[in-house]
Amino acid sequence: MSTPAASAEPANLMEAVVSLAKRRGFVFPSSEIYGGLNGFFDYGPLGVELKKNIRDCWWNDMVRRRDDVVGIETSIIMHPKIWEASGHVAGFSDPLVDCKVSKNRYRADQLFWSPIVITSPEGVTAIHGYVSALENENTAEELQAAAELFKRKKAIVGTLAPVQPKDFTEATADEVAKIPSPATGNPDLTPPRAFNMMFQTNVGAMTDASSVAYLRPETAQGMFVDFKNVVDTGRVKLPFGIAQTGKSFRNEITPRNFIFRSREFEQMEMEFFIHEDDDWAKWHRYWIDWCTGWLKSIGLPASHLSEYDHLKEKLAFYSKGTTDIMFKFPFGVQELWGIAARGNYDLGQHEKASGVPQAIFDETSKKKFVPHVIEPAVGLDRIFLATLCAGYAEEAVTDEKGNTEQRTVLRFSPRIAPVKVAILPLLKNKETLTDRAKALYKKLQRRYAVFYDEGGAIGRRYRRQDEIGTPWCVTIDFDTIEKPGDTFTLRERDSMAQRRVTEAELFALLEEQVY
RNA sequence: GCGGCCGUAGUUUAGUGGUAAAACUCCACUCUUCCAAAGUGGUCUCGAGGGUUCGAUUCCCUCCGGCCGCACCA
Repeated sequence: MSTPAASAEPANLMEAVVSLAKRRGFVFPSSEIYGGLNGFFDYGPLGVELKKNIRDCWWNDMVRRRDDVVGIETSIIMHPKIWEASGHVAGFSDPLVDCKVSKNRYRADQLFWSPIVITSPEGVTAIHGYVSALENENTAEELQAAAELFKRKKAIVGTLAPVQPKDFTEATADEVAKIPSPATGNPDLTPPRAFNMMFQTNVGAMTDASSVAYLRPETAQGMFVDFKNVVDTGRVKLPFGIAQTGKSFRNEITPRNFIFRSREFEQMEMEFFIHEDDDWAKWHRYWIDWCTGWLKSIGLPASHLSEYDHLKEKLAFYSKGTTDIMFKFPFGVQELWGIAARGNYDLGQHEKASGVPQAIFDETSKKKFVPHVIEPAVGLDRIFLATLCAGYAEEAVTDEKGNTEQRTVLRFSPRIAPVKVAILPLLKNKETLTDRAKALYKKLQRRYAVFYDEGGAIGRRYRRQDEIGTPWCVTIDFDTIEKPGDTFTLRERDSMAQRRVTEAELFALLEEQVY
């Protein structure tokens, strides 16, 4: 009997995972026959099952199996004022300027410049050049000093006018071509370019400024703007959460690392509202632990998980604390799940911007207040990638004759595996075997994602299932039909061990492991 | 967005200024009583566009895509 021996991560795990994802139909590049589109991906037959399973697990555990969280689904395009109130419009309208030589990047509104205006002894006033400086308390003085230095170096005679500091957004194309980069002293700067990460579109037939709308860059705002609706209709009491899963869109400058950072992705977010006097730190910790436990429940190993507390100084002013659950990807330890304590900033902003009060009345404290919120937000595509990276293994397998071969296996948790059981008749050309196998297949199919395969040798079929992460194979053999008891061979993926089970035992196993 | 490297079948790779190949995969048939067996047959390929040339997968340019580094990441 064959047994798996030492397993090793391949030299380039990421390459192996991307290759397997393509080969077995988990993830394809989007629009591939047209050359692809950077930052977009399609999910293939197995990928869509895996993704749905992860999403369903999250929904079941987060919403259905809890008494204090309800689910919603909000629209992808929402009122443009939502994104002004949330800070997403302002936060991303900053035009940026690149220095083509030093590769430094500046915010155009923080890069100041002035023409060097000198009046000659003959009374002729002219612009002799330009100076630039980054914004600080002494920007004007720095510009003045630079202008004087310029005049002295070039030995220009005349009277230097006081500098007129302007920021780079006010520079004309002609001036952009002449203003020196603070890094090089030469005119190496690009024109200011706006980097707004939100995708824009227009609502209605008219494409004027009044019709501009955005594809949501996060699903969270849906929970905030529907807060009152849920409170008024949902029979909810603090503390409680509102959850949703759905697509979000960010026009990332550099999508990278396969599906880790893409331009269209799916989020699973929950806003947990608490009393303003409640202990936010306690709830924050509670949700960090809950999320960590959930990740383990779908098969991510504790050894790959860690926590990262954002530095207080770097947090937004309203934030009380943010902790990221990190995952050890092949390309580094990266953020998987962010758990943010956001105070009552979001509801407060929408109250101000919409004019609709968001405060609720609390019966116990007889107080009216805007609730505070803890936000666990995670990217479904990132978890998808994490399960692929963590589950991928190449093992050396030694058979009875002592030959060693490699097998590739995806060690998915039964909860998320795209195929739960493969039904395999031992031989294709024995109708008694295939008939029994097909009957079992039809029966299992009503409740579980199962796969029927009769092509090729049994060993090949086992390995094929290993590679797509199927936890169990059931083989209908001659003992099944010739001996009493109607038992099958149950072959387990990770250990490759086999034992005989009845149909009832098989269903019991699935009932316990697949939830 | 900048710089460097790269783009040949589903995957991993070879190769060429004269119409492209191997292995594995995949499909079909035969055979097969438990771990990628064997035999036979079969499908599929030079990222896109332009230029040079009698002729371009090969040389040049542009675009698209990928990897790495920088920057960015509310």
